[in-house]
Amino acid sequence: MRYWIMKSEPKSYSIDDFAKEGFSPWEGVRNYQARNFMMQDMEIGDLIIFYHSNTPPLGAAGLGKIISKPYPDDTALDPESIYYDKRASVERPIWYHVDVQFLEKFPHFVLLKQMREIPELQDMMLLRKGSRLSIQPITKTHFTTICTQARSTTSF
DNA sequence: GCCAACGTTGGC
DNA sequence: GCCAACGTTGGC
Repeated sequence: MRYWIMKSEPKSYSIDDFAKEGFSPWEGVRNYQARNFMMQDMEIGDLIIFYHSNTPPLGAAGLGKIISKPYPDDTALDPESIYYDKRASVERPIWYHVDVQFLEKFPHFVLLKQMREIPELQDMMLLRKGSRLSIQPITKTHFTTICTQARSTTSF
């Protein structure tokens, strides 16, 4: 079983939206590396850190779980969708995604700023300059360290 | 709002 | 297949 960080901009889809819906098809990934993680490396049962990007407070907001195999992202076929890709077709969908189940919202977010100060997290892709990938693999140590920090009373 | 880093596009 | 131009991401 593997662990992942999945980024979402809270202005378009926040941890509260995720909590309310209970699960989400992870639509709109239009980067091949991120897509390939979903298509080739993710397995049902993998756990994810739901990360709020772009809009403060930046940081780990909660947890989710992969609950489907990859399947075509139909938003690529919809001309009305912001994720529309005219190259995609039913026969050749190009873009795939997985479903992710909501597990929990952290009582305290683990802020990006805090992550930069935790030794166990220094080799995370997320902390590297210019790291833009919206889906990133992390180690079990990264995952448990973030969870521990999220539940610690010294957060904030 | 700025801009560095990176991915994609398209002319050659 | 190279690479300059362009667009996007996302922290600051």
